[in-house]
Amino acid sequence: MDPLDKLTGSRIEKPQTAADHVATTLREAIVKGSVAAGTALRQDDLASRFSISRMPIRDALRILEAEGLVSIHPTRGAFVAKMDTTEIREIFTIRVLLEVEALRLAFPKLSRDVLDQADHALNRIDEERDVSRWGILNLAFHMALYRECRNARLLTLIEAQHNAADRYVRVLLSDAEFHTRSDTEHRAILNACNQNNEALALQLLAKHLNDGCQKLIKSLK
Amino acid sequence: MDPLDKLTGSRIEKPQTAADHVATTLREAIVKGSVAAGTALRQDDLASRFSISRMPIRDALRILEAEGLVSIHPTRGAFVAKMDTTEIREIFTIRVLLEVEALRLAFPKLSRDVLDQADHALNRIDEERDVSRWGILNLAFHMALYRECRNARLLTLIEAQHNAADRYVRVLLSDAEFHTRSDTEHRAILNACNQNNEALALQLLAKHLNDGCQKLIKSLK
DNA sequence: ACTTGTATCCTTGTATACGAGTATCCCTCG
DNA sequence: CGAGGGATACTCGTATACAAGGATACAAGT
Repeated sequence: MDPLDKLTGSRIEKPQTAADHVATTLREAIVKGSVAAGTALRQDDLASRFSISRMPIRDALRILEAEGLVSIHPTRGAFVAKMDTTEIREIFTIRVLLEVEALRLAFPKLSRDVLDQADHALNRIDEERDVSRWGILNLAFHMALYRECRNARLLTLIEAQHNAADRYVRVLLSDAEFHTRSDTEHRAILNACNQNNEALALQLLAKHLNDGCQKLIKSLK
Repeated sequence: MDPLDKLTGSRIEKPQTAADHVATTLREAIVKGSVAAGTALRQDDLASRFSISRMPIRDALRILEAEGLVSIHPTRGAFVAKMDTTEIREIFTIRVLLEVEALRLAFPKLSRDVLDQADHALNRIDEERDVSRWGILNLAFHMALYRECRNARLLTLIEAQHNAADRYVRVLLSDAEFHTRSDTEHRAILNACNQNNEALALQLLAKHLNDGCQKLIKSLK
């Protein structure tokens, strides 16, 4: 086998298109909470703000719609997806399902390397003062544990659901108690992995997600 | 609260846009197998075939990309997603997960009405001579059992994964033995539901999906 | 003969322009 | 004074047009 295959295989370079740029920027803004749920996203308004035409904007909105962050009504426009407890419950039901399975599949393959990556992500959360970056680091921690499940499709779904949930979670981050408890739970999960205790790790992960869901719902009413 | 909200809420009428039309047509063609996996989907080629411009085509391709039926490489174009055993395994792992959970959630709420709908779908499969319609009817049977899970997001994911799998399943339909066995398994699941035997129904469903996956993989090599 | 450079073509990404549908506001009528 | 109807403005969906990037074929040099 050609030794260069590793390079081409691992790094599938996708030329960053304008639509992608808009999508990531908008995604961050929505997840971050800087645009309220229900806000109308006018195409030519966005176009002028980004100093581009409406076409890439349309593409970006379609991308975000697929991720569940915005909903598009033909002839009426795009809106930041609503924030209701029903959807939160739906998302977290799915997340528990997907993520527990991902960890279960990945567990036998967990190496020192990925566990270190997960640990590194947790440490960076502690050091990070910019609240808006916690979401990404949180995702990095979880994904590090799941990556070895060797199911690209599953990982894609998990990431999408995580993003959909993250903008809700955001409102809790100012709550210091929530943050420290989340950190404690993260480290407990990682410990279970280090001790090769699969059943415990899965149970802790499910509890971690369910608790977050309950906390979130409580904070919204 | 306005009593009319119920109407507007339940029936969200989406004016069928050209992009949607193209998406459904293309989806059927891909699932049906009339366009081979890996085929390049040229935008202006499709545009001339549908006698419209490239813009709705682009939108349609994005929709299908989100469903996992095509993959888009910037500056290179869109291609019908590849058909390999790896992806089949990935899809069915996810399907088992999602569908078993959906049935579990729906089980306590299963009514005579929905069970009749499921039964009706099975009878229509037997009567249907047009092989290309079996996929839709098969989906109808499964979705009837899951609908009452009351998780719209979960149902959307299930439908997407089903579509992604269906075009592989298609190659097996000519196999009469596969078809009769699938029918037997379907009726067994429905029976378990009718007898209110949840554990059995879930087990049969998981087996039904896993067996289909194995059969599929075997037929491809 | 194989590699490398180049020119052409092809395809996509983006911009601008136009038509259609919807919502809003105001005017008129009861 | 309130309700209904019509005109206007706004927004989206679609078409056409242009620009940029990559792929391919061919030619030249080693």
